[in-house]
Amino acid sequence: MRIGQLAQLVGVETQTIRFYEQQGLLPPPDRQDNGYRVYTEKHGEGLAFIRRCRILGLSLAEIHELQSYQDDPHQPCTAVNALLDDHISHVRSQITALQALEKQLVSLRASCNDDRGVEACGVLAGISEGNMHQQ
Amino acid sequence: MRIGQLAQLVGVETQTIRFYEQQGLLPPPDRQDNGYRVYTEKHGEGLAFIRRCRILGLSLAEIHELQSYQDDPHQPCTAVNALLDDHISHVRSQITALQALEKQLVSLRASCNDDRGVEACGVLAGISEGNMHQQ
DNA sequence: TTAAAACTATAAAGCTACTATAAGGTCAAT
DNA sequence: ATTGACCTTATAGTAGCTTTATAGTTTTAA
Repeated sequence: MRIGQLAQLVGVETQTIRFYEQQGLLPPPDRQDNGYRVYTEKHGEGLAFIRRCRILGLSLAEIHELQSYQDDPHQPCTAVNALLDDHISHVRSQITALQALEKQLVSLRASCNDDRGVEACGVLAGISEGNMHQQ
Repeated sequence: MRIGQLAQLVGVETQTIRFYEQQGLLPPPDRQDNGYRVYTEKHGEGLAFIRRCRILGLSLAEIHELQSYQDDPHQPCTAVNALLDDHISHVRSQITALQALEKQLVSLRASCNDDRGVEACGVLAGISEGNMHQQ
């Protein structure tokens, strides 16, 4: 199959596929005489793996790491689990930070209604004076 | 004061200050005969405002918008509040998305203990087979 | 006094994960 | 013959800095 079909199959853009190849995440496929890339089902699986990892928020570097584990199936999967644990704790700290941020924003927003001029705006004043009780 | 002192005062790197100037977020300061930038207290306040906005997660474009409101204090502050409301809802949807992601990651992680080879790893299998019940 | 350390300047590249644009070659159908 | 859809490479743009390179200036220590 050619790049456009693969792209449609997995739901990515063709440029993204070329990008992954260039980044070493997808093996370079064979070429037709005219230079067109020819993909196999294996490539489709590889690409789908990458996309699922991306949906899970893994970085390309982390995906690369996972691929290296896949290529060497004899080692224990401790490293895979550790990578995921790291990622989970990363996501959790993001959530915590965003929740704190939301609280701050809401309290800032509560300091002004819409019926003022900018010079009396509680929001701008709040930011300017720096009375942002940081966590 | 020179750029290094300003940087230390506000807690940013000197390059960041030059970057903000280049982006039009910080007015170009006067220069000494040797070309060194000379900052006033006003610059310090402006820079502190920018940093507080950044801590609140506002983009440079949004900060630019806020600055334009500051420069024109006669208009009502509806726009300021709208900007903040938008940002709050953005943060909230980020939180929701991350919480869904966390659930997914935790359930994936639960599909494997550490005592397997990579070829039997529940995590890798889970990603590969795509049994990720998406939201 | 001089040499090193610390500071300043500009310009350009690097980072992440793509997306978009440009300029062109290939192929099937009209 | 030419239109349209597809493919190729190379390059630039996105956000918000950070890093690197190269060079000039000031301050401090020997």
